[in-house]
Amino acid sequence: MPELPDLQIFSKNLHLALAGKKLQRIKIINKSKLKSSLQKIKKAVEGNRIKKIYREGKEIHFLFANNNVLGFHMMLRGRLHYFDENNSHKYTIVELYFNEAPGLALTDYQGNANVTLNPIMKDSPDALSKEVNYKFLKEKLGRKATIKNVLLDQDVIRGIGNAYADEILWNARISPFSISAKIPSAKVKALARSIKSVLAQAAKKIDRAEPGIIGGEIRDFLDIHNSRKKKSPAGATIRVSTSGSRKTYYTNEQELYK
DNA sequence: AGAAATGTTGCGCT
DNA sequence: AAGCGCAACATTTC
Repeated sequence: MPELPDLQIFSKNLHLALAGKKLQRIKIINKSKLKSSLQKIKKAVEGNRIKKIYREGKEIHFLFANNNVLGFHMMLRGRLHYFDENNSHKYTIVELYFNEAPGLALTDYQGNANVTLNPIMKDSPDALSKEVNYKFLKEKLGRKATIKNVLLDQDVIRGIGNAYADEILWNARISPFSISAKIPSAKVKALARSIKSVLAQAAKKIDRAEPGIIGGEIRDFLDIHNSRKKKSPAGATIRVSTSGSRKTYYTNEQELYK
């Protein structure tokens, strides 16, 4: 559910709420979702203060004073909630209990969200990092895969998901079905700009729409990947192509390179 | 009430 | 062989 702009804002808000707080206890409800052993996780983080909370690709990382990192991956349906003794959630994976701060729960009714101690990051750059520029894209796009699939490939760039891939490609006016290697240089430059601007502006909108947000979704402002909209801001009819249960939204304003 | 939503993995096809 | 695309996972929300 959450994509890069959502996670960017969630992690910022979590940092504001929880940095400096001591983790009293981590309660594991669904052990099968731990990518590291329960004992190791408890030993590594319980009793430690949180130094920083930030986003890495599609994960949220909790950095502790002893330099251990706890990584949460929401997958499709993971969600964060603050809780107290008066509310409980179904489908909880872990609960974090703090001194002088509300507890934080990670839930997922689909059961795919997961927790890793000191996650090993892929060496592909984050979508918002400086490394993702024209030169980088030019090199990485030299292949036959469609441009949308390359943008979604976390081994190329970390952080772009299905909905924002469509938004970015419309912004750059490139058809999602274009063969990556066939996209001309001028368009690759446009794409580099669109990646940054679409993601950064979306994060701002989410931040403004709901200050303090740490879960859920706000996507009414998406221009193209939005089932409630029929026309692009430029006036073209939005088309939908389905593959399995996921959809690609696009318009004929986007150039197809084959 | 029923369609739509999301990321990653593994498998099959080229 | 390597690269590419697609289906499946499960349940809630609109």
